Amino acid sequence: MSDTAKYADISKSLWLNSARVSKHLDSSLGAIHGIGLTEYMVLDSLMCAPNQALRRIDIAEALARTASGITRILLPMEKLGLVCKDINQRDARVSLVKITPTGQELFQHATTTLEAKSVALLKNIDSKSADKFIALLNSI
Amino acid sequence: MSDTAKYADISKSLWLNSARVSKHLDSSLGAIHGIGLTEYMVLDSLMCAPNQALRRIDIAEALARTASGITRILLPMEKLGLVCKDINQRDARVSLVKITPTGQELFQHATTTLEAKSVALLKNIDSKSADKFIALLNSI
DNA sequence: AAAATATACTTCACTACTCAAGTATTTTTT
DNA sequence: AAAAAATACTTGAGTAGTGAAGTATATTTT
Repeated sequence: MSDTAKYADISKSLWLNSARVSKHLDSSLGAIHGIGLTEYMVLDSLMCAPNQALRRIDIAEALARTASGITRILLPMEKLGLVCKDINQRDARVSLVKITPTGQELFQHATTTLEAKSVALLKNIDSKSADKFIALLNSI
Repeated sequence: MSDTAKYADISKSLWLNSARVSKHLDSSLGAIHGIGLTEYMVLDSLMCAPNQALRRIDIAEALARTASGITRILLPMEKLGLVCKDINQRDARVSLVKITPTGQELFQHATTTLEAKSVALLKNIDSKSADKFIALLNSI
């Protein structure tokens, strides 16, 4: 097989297997914690952020979504009390998003679910291969 | 880092990087050939099939989509003449989908684009690592 | 052979996005 | 300091999917 075809195969397999894994995780998180995978990833990015707050555009960038998509995702999350608005004194255009204690608690539980389901879905990959896999994914 | 956290990281990185890569490919295929990545994958699965025809549920299974989703994707593709219906004599419930010569020609050109863009997107991965990457993805 | 069940779809109502246009505010240019 | 440009968002209209219910046909059970 040519090298170019090989790289196209990675793209195709990435697309397909990501869909399979994401669907499983999304439905597990939804059934058990009432949030989707995208919402989990919002909480995840907030937990990693300094002061656990981010601008909407930063979340968009971190999750490969548009600012518009983030606005829509955050609305129900605010209503559920998982995140709250935090005003930026320096720039009134910015509406910082901060994770609440409720959001943090849900995140901890959801992480346990995500980890357990991931281990189950990726059971054919041993620990050493897993390291290699992460390195390859992060080199994209 | 614990092993379970490592597997969760694979899931998260798979989700994120697949989104990034897929968005690039989708917009390139759209701009140059007028089809999305999902439509490309439909053609791809048909090209690999015996007699280049498949049942709708087989396409759904192959692409990790629902039968309903496949119905909607195929409608514009039939109108464009990329695929056509092929009646199954044995079972009137089945509506086989077959790729047309037009569809095959578009597929060839789109494949060239997909390959070129994939090589560009995955430029940090060398040929040997690419083999390992495919093996890991396919072991999910 | 008739009834019950299963299969292969399609359609409806919904969710999760996207892009383009609009608003408010800030920064840069003149 | 005023005008122009850029930034951070939100809103409206549209696309790509989903799950549940419906239809037609086939298979299995009795």
